[in-house]
Amino acid sequence: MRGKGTENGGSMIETKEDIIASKATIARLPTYLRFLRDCRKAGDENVSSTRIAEHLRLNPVQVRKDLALVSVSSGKPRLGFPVSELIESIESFLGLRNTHDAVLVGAGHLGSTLLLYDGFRNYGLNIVAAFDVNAAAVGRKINGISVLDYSQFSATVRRLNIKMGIITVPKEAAQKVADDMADSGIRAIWSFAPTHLVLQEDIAVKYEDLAASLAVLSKKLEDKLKDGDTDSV
Amino acid sequence: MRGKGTENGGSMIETKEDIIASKATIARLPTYLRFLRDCRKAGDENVSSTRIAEHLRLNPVQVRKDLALVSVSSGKPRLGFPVSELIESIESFLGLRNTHDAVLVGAGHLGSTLLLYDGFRNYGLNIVAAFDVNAAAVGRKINGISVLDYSQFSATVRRLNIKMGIITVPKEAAQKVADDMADSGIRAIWSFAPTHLVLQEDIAVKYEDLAASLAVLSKKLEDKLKDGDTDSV
DNA sequence: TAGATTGTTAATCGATTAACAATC
DNA sequence: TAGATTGTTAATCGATTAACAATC
Repeated sequence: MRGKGTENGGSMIETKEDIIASKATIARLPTYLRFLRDCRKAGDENVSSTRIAEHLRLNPVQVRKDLALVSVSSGKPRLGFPVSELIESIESFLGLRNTHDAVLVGAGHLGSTLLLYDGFRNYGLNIVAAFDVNAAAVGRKINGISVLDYSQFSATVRRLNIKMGIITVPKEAAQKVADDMADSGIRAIWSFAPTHLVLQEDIAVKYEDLAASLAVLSKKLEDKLKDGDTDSV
Repeated sequence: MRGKGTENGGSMIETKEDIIASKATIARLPTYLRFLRDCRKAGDENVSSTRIAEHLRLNPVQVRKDLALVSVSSGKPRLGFPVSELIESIESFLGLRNTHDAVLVGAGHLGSTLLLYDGFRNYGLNIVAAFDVNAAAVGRKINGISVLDYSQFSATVRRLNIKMGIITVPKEAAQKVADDMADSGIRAIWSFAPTHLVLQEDIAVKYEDLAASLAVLSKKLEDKLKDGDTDSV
């Protein structure tokens, strides 16, 4: 009944946040989470790794291993895993149960789109302010979030002790913004700018590289079309 | 001087499109490409794998292996690789030199943002039309691209022989759109809808899963903050 | 020439899959 | 009970890194 880490006195709530999961596992967890939320919505109380694997086209053993890593309670033969508990386990593991305050820099089309999207709340994201250098954008409110002048960026971030920043500026401005973020105490950056950022190792960066995704898809399509040719001839 | 595949009679232009590269390699190539384009802009004629690796924080051997896989000409000791040739090699390999016509479904905020972004042209993407079910959106032109009624989707895609589709509809509508795309002959889908799509294996799908990215970043941040604690105590 | 950089072979590392006993 | 499903150990697969001779 007890967790393994007896040295870890801290929290009373049983979680497995300290377990080390591979990058690949961490990337799969949100996908499981989404499916599990759908299952819960559909009224399912239990779900088997087999079913998850079939739906997501993964290997069932892989799913089981991933789940075993993060799940507080283990699955039951014939039944599978309790859906709600599993959701809680994954959410805790990924840190989604703690709300993360964040700021966004660059209130253009993409930035505004992100501000307007409320779905990130399900993932613990709370954007408290946006910034822009463009006088036309400054002073507006988008989805209840104020767009402030970029000159106030550093002071605001420090005052509110913000740890997460979102970059939606043109690529030319991205490195400067990233540097300012790092200087202001931000520890995690979600960058939509199509450029590689040079930062200290202690800053976590996640690139949302649309051009790279597109390139990968283009490659797949080229290969498909080529295969298709050989098949049909 | 000749390519290895003597059986592949086809094209006269020397490329390595038929080589099999790992998923990991393919994902890194667009990153190299971006850096190389910057180098070319800066006037560099040659660039070494070491320099690329340093900038992107990768292992130089890994970079060299990736480049060796796709590059037509090999690098020269002391000099490195010729920038322009390398750019061409990567572009050819990824199929970016062929323009891909595409259609977009869902002309909301996100869809409009994508329509307004011209940077994808550098990656061979040409969005020829957008579709929406919302009468308010239909008939508009965004960045020169007409938003058509979704009832015309299938006929239009077939007529223009479109092979690539972009999904920017709410998640509830995504599966239906994906099915329609598959039925209309589309072979590659770029989905921004936060849901897993169930499709035949012969359709290439690339998910742009913002929530999943966010979850990964949240996890990194949680870990950083935890590490930070232990360090400072 | 000397030395930076290349390409390749071998070693290591990590992740996935297969096999199978345990169990509800 | 029978059988679906679990968790785990071992085997396989793939990708990264280390070592080093070749070369401009």
